[in-house]
Amino acid sequence: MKIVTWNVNSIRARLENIADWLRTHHPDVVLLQETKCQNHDFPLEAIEDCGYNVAVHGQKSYNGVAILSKYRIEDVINGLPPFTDDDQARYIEGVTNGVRVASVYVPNGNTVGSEKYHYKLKFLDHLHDHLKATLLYEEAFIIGGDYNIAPTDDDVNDPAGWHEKILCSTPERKSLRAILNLGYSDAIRIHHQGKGPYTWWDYRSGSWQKDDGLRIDLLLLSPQAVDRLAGSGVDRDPRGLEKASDHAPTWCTLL
DNA sequence: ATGGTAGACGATCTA
Repeated sequence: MKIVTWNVNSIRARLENIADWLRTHHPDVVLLQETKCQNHDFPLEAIEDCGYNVAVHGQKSYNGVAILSKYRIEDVINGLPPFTDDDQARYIEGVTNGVRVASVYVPNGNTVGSEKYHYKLKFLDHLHDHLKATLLYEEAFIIGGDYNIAPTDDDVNDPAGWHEKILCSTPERKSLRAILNLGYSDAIRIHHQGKGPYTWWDYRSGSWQKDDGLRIDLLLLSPQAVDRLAGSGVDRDPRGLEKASDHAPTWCTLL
């Protein structure tokens, strides 16, 4: 069972790229972030034609998350419990093919110390509490998403340039580590040590051409999911295409 | 160069 997380930076602007990728790789589950449209504007039929059921939690212009699955998607939760009335659409959870999955779009935070930064840290606290509670179910649970945090300097091509900047500041990294310390595992780091792989390259300054990337898109696995983990990786290829998202799809496979 | 590029949306905001 292959599960993917991908920040697509607008589902409508990326529809051709995404549909091509789905038809080539046919993953079982795809956790999308930054769909950037209201539910009634989501290109439902085009995705269904690729062979997927869809659960969406969108809003106008910004954010927006979705779950695509070849299997039925049940027990869907829109919004991060218990703050499911948050006006920013950043979390969706459901159960598919016996696996609990979630797609999370953690706030970017703008700059360290800003109002948006404090909102980011608060969101991470809420995420921590929800993932702590859900761990008690003792299920295979995978939380894929754009965490907007590079866990360590190994996840950054240019750590000096990003030192204590947004995505790399110590408080953000501590918040992420607190979630991992609950008992969740960063799937990529089970199979890949050392520098990289990266998942995001800024559109600006030729970051892609210089491979000046960061690994901020993660798949966090409950112990029961790790028991079934077979492999993981990042598919860099879509980042090099015309009309690419600035993020690459990150995947793992379960036995 | 407090720059650079992309998307939504229709002037800026977000990333």
